[in-house]
Amino acid sequence: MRLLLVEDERELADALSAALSKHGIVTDHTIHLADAFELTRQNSYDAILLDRRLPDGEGLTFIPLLRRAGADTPIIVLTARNEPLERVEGLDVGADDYLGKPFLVEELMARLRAVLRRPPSLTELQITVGRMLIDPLHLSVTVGSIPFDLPRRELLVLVALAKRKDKTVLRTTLEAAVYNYEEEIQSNALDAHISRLRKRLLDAGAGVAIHNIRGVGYLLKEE
Amino acid sequence: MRLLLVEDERELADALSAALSKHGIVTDHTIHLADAFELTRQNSYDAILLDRRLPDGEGLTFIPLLRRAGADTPIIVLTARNEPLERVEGLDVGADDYLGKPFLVEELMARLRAVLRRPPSLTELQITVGRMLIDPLHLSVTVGSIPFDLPRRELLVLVALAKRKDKTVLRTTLEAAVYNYEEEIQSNALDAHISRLRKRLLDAGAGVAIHNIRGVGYLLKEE
DNA sequence: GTCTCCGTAATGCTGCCGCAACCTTAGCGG
DNA sequence: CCGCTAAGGTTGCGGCAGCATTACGGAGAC
Repeated sequence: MRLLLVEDERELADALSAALSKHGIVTDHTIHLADAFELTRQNSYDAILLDRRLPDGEGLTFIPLLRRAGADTPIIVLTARNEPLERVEGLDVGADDYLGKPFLVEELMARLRAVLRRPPSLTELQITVGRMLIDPLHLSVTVGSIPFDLPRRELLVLVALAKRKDKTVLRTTLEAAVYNYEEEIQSNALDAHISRLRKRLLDAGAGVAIHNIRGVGYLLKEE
Repeated sequence: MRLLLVEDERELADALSAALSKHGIVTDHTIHLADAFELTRQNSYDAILLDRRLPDGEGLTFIPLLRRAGADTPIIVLTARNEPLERVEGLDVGADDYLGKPFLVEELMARLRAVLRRPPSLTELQITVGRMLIDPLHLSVTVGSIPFDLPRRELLVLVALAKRKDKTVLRTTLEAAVYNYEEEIQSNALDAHISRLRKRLLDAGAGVAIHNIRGVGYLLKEE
């Protein structure tokens, strides 16, 4: 196993490298972001450990750079900047985990193992259908780069359909996506949402259509 | 997006459910581990939020149970037991993340998104015959990557045949696949469906043919 | 208060599907 | 090779299940 460690505190870096090597992990170490990017191009790492405050900038900027280059290498951010909102920031630019300093090497190892258990591939963060752009994780929708707000239930229907665009989505699947097991439905509430959603999509010129497959379910398609 | 929340503090659970629902997340809630396991068998969750101290035992014991049952649903442990070594324990039995109480909902959301970016490698069961791609679970069919929707009964016939492609399917088997025990048939309705299905397959250029085995049943083959 | 969301129910419509009548084909005996 | 029989194939038709739409009222947010 081979890691890239991007960290400017020499002492910590050395100690960490030594500790990891006892677990059979080979570590490449660099201080600068620029070097880090170069190293990822030349080598293939199983994971990357990333500090935030670095001599040549904010470590987090490295993540979108790497992702855009097509790399899905797991990234764990290691930093003293450990406020909850800072953690949110780090995770939302694409980090897989976020660990505040100081930490136990044992915890880092455990988080590494957890991250490496997951398959390497990344889901599409955005789905495009017609003139719509859908982010299923943030549940945001834009039509032609204009934000497109819709009621919660309609939004859930749309996202569920978009995740399987051009494929049928069973009626039961849609119901499961929109209601929990306590919320009983005794009417055609789902149909009503579909109807209202259709109208909104039409008005917004979203360039998509929701088709019904009688007795089976629905299907989202470009027009 | 649908979550299972296993948590015994009613107040926290309600507050969390409400907060998550504002983020468009549908939550099923239970207090007991036994119920939790049952719910995972009946529903398909995008992720599970798990407390440790529960009335019927240590929450962590749920994880190996679930994993052994073949589910790779992401699990985030939410607990007041937040010592580093307790975190290691949680992660190493198979949790994907570990968040100490109290926490910001925003952080939970960010960690959820991080975990969901790496989708469980679901072995999507698909059957290919001729130019057709058939997904028997979602009941969806495509011909040359173009969605091919057909009436429910014909769809059921096709899927039943595809599941045993190149092998004969008994007439009675087909009837069982298409009709439930309440729906009696007193005519050649099945033959009619086969006929209409054949026409549609031909028109769509599906590259398959339904053969009849006289007195026995039918058989789906590539042309 | 005002506004939006959402479940309910009434209404109208669409097209699936069971039926049955009729046609085609396979299998077999002479 | 012919013709009979039974199984399978095709097609039009009518009934009705399932879907679409919309108005209404309650509930909750601000």
